Amino acid sequence: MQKKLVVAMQGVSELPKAYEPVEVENKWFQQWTENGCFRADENSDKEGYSIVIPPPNVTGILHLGHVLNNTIQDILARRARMQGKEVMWLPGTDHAGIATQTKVEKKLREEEGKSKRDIGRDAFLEKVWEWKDTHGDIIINQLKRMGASCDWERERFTMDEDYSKEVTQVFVDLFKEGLIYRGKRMVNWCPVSLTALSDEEVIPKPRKSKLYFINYAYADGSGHITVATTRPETVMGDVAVAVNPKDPRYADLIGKEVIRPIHPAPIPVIADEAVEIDFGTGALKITPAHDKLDFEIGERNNLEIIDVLHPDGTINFPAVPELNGDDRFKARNKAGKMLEAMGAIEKVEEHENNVGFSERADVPIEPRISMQWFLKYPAQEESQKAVGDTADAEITFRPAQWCKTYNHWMNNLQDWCISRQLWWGHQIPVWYKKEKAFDLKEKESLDLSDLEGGDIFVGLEPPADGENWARDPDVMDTWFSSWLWPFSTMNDATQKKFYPTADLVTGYDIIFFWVARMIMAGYRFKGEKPFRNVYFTSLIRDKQGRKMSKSLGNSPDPMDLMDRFGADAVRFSLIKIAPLGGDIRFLENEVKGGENEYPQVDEGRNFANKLYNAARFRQMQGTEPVMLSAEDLNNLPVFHTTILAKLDQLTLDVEKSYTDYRFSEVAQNLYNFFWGEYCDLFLEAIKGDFKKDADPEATRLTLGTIDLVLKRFLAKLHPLMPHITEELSTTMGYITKGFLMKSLEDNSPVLIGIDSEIAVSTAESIYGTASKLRNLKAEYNLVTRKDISLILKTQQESVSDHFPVLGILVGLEKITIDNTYEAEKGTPASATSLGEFYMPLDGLIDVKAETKRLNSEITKIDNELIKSEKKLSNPNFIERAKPEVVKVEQDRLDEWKAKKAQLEEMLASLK
RNA sequence: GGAAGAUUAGCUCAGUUGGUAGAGCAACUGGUUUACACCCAGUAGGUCGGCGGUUCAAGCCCGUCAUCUUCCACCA
Repeated sequence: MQKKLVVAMQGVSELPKAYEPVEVENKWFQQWTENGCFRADENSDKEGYSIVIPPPNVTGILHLGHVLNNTIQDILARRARMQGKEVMWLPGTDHAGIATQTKVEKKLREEEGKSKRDIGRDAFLEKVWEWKDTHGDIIINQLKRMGASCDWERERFTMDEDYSKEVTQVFVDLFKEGLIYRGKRMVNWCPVSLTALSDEEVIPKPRKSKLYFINYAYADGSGHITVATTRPETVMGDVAVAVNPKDPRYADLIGKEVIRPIHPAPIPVIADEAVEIDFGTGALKITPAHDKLDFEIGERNNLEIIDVLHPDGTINFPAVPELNGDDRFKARNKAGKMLEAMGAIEKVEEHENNVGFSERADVPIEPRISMQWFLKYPAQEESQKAVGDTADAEITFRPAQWCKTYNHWMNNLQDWCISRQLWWGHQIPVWYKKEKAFDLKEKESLDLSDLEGGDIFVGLEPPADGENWARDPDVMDTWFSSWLWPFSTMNDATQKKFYPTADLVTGYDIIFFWVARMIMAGYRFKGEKPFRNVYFTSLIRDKQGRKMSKSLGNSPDPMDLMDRFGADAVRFSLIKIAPLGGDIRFLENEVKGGENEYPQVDEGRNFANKLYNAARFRQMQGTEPVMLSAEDLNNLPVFHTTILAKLDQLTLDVEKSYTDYRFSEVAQNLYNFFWGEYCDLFLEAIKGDFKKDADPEATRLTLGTIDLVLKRFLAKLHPLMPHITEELSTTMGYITKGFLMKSLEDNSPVLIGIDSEIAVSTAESIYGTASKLRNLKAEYNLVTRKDISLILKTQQESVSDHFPVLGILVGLEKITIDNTYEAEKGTPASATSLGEFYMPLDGLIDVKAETKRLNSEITKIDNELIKSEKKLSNPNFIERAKPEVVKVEQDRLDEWKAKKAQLEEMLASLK
């Protein structure tokens, strides 16, 4: 690593001018790992700081959201380390019940043509574990590629033996507390995964469908009532027609009977408040087995439940052979036609409504009555009170706006359906007495009292006479294990040091799934919050604003990006564009026949390259770091003092941004300082100090200043771009033993007891003047000319000290101070804070073009003058605005006036 | 139906107690001056979504409308 830059001094041409990140990044990650840099010591005396990673799905692959999310965590962790804290960033993966099981089932079907039932539960689980063993490392290695400084020796998995034991124990405890119960309820059923889902796993999507208006004849033959439904295929399951008791149209009908048109039978017309008068015809067919609202109405009115569907969504109704066995959607059309054929259809309308889709399988869910386990959430009140939008809250949400969302959900908590009809997951620790198992399965609900009766057994281990018991085949919702993540990943000693964790970084899309539930689990099982701060990251969208998703194929592979641009560049780019609050739009320009372009990542890559080249520039002047003494610091040229003052300001700005969790602002500040202040201004100003005839003492002070700035800057940038900063800190000799990542960051001011004000104003005055003189040259198309001589009229004779620098910055032959200079009329001039510069250019001026230019300049100035004068002539402004604001305005006016007078003079001279 | 956020240069976005609008990319002009063409210097481009209000002064505060995004609830 050191060789490369050393070679640089000997022959620049042999050294790549562009930074090549991949090799450097891999090398440092390996070094860090081998030297235990990421390891957390629970016995350390240092203040503890911890983060638990939001565990990615064990079979998942890295997407940009992960990169952003984990970069932020890495920044927090690395920064805490450099502040001298004992840091534990605890990594791991989630077994992701449905997602993983689905993948393995698919593979089994494709490769062996078998279903999981063909091979049985044990054999299938073996396959899943095999899959986990081969694929589980992928995302972990991808996180490592990013440079994530997790304590990888502590990696956990939600199906680890001891973790599973805790999950099971929690189930047992909550059951014994009466919070977990089993009941026959209406749940969201996924007909593809063949399992129940929690409300949170159902995604409503607007869908166009047909609204069938069906006539139900009165039993006495005196007419009919029309109901509107989107689901004619469930007519056989109808047990009533409901109307609103307040609806005058149907008041007379209540209590009458109508005939169900398919599988005919008389059913009652009943009254229920839940029926909307305005929708459809105001009459609703009640199918308690297949709709949540119908189920409730059925319960209120003691109606029968007729289930007409198989679990897989096909019709289960042999009495109607035309439909029996058909898929629900096929049956829907068929039923519509049947009804039409019998003249029962009044009309069919196009209709758009929300249909609940299964999050995983992406098919419409089926409301279905089934026996499931439910949880009444614990510690609700405490958990709700704890979350606040200010820094002094027990748990602080950032951005604060998510508090509202959280509170709204907490105020409307529904019991959590925690059982899943899957095999992959933590199996429900409940056993049923074998001879009674069938009865118990039929029982409407199970709770504590059944435990006392000895018919069921709930415990960590199977009952002693195991052969007489049958275990509940279902497993728990994946989130029922994830909600314990902040503490079940730690043992007692680790918890003592690192619980509660400091920051949780996650997406706002899992605020209900995970964050809220972890808070409740934390209070219930640890008597304490699980984390102090929750930072919700932006979601990353594509160019068109769509969420990145695998099915859309709109997510670039972060691994490709890191191979092309470097992990540091990808990290920096994402951080820089991720605001506190809103989402990110990630740009990707397709290039025909080439690699796609990513303008935002370019910026990060370019920044790394800029940094690398700035370091190369320093190395070309010698490889030994130069230390400045306190005396040196007092005797620096203004440019040097200025850049150090800006460095001190940068420290303050960055610290402030971190306090507010404004990471993009941190990135922005670092970028602007380094590129704008350090490279564009300071380095350009001091280049004269490296010329052959330069004063060695001046060169020494300059090198010392460069080293001071670079050393500090690399440390500041390290959390964002860990690899390149570690590399350069070492090659530059700023870190001679150990690692930058393990060193403490020195945030004390560089300039102590040194008044930098005059230096800064002088330097800025020179930089500002240089910019104006460049403009002047550009106006006359003389940018390339280095042989220009200027005449300066000024009262500040001492500015001549800075002429060499000005000459370098602007590209000038020489500057002469001559206060007696009488400019020939029309001489191009520029008024600057250093004085008036004149650029005599005999015969170089195109009169016509110049006249035009001057006139347009004057018009512009006139507009400004009018604005400014109007403002200053307003007595209210003078009276009420702050004095300094008025002063600024007056100075501005004076400046415009002077400029205008000058331009007019030039114009006059041209004629 | 309820809630949150967004609307600023061609694009992506900054703009934190109200005081003459900024960056990067793209465009245009010029430049291989020995750190960097992944660069440098310069130019152009915006009645800050519309309307109203508060104020001496509004991108910023208030009201209202429009468009977009997301979340929650949901009418079969």
